Parts: sequence; structure tokens; C-alpha cells
Amino acid sequence: MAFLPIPEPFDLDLTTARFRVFGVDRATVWRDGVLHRAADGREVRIAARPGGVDVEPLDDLTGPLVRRLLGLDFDLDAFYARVDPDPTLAPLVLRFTGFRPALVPDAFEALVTSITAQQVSLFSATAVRNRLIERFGEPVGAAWAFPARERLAAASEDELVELGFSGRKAEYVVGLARSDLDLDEFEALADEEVKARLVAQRGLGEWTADWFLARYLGRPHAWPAGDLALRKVVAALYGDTDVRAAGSRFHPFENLTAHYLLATLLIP
DNA sequence: TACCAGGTAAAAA
DNA sequence: TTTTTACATGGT
Repeated sequence: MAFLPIPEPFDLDLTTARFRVFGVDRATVWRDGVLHRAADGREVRIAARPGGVDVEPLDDLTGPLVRRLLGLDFDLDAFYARVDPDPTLAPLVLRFTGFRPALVPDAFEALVTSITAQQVSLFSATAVRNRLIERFGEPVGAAWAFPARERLAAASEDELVELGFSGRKAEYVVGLARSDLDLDEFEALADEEVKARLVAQRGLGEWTADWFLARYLGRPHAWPAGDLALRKVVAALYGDTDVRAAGSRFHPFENLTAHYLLATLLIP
């Protein structure tokens, strides 16, 4: 069991809340204080320990995975310093101190997950996505490896419809898997170029592209202005403001701000 | 039973 | 060009 130090503040419970509150995520399983995740056929287990986390196994492959899962590359200190004067955000920072937004480890998984979440509640999306994972993924310990792109490229739309996908979403997922979109090239592209390429793909709209920037690429300025839940929180806390324009108010920490605002809905 | 839920594309106006 | 509609499931 290897120890991975994490600078304070860090709160594993807050960071992993999203893997529990809408039902168990079969690809990222939180059970009895341990986070389970498949990594290239092996199971990685992460548990809280003062000053950091215990990780088993910890190596060149799982280290970067853990960094993403625990949002370790966000600059929390700078964010907290920046929002300190904001009378609305300051209480949220106190309430959620140590919350680091978890990044989705895999680009294809991020996009398919977003497609399942389009328009429906996240409870519904989680249920349908879990059936996809158990139908086309592989069990690895307590978690499942998310279905490989090649596996879904070989699937039929009807097979996804049987799992509860709409005909439209089945078409989106299979079409994405079979597309020539190179998901590895996005890391090097600017935000707007990433959005342009994603939106050009059928089934991926601006909302999906924004969340890809926020939760896969971890871009600081990502701001999913079209997100229904974010709109609700912004309206409740800031009044009838233009949500897209509201994002600039939080520059350069739009992504972290969005996550802290949404945390008010996720975490009691 | 209805209605809503962290959208998208295509039809209709 | 802008507005309306279909979509399938899960929770309340």
C-alpha cells in the first residue's frame, strides 16, 4: 500500500461524492471508504489517510489516473484566494473546503457519459450507463472497465436500445465510436478549437463540449452555461443574470466555480 | 398519473 | 431565422 501525499486542504469524501449521489457508478465504485477503478485490466484502490491517500497499486500508470480522479491539478489555493471577497462564493469555499472536482479518466468515457446524461436526470443516466458498462465492459475487481471504443463500434444500435437508450442516443454513441474523431489530439488544442471539433460530431452539442472541457480536459475556464443545474444555482444565488455572462465574473476560475456552485445541489 | 430531469437534431413556423 | 417537437428512463 503506497502513500500519495496531497497538499491540504483535501477532502476525499467531497471529491468522491459524485460517484455516490446519483447511484453507484459501476466504473468508479465508492465502497466502504475505498474508491475502486479499473486501470488497464488491473484494479486500483484509493483510500483516505491523513495528509494524502493510500493507493494500491501505485505506479507510472495508476499515478496519473489517481491525479485525474482526485482533481489534483486544480489550483485550490489560488481559487480560494480569488473568491475570498465574493460574499456568495466565500461561504461555499468554507462549506466545501478541500473539494477537488474529479476528472473523468478517459475521453471516450467522458463523451459517452455525457450523451447518456443529455436531457434526463442523472439518476436515470446513471442507471442506463451502468447497464451499458455491464453489457459491454469488463469486471475488474469491485469496479468495471468502461466499454472500449472498439467494442461499442462493433455494437449495434439495437443492442443499446435494449439497455434503455433512445434510438437517437444509441445512434450518437455508436456513431461516435465509429467516427474518425481522434480523442487523443484534444489535449493540445485551445478550448474553442476543442469545442468546434466536438460540436461537429453528431450528438455532441455545446453542453457536452463544455463538460468535456471541464471534466475531461480540466480546463480552468470551462463554463457549461447551458447546464440546467448550473443555471438553477446561478439564478438562485445571483438572481436573474445571464448565466453565460456570469461566468466571466469568476474568471480565471470558471471551472472550479461551476463545480463549487453545483456542489450545493450534490452535497447536503 | 403526470411531470420533470445537468440536451440535441430536425421539423415547423 | 427562430420556435417547437420527439426522444426513453427513473424519481417523485
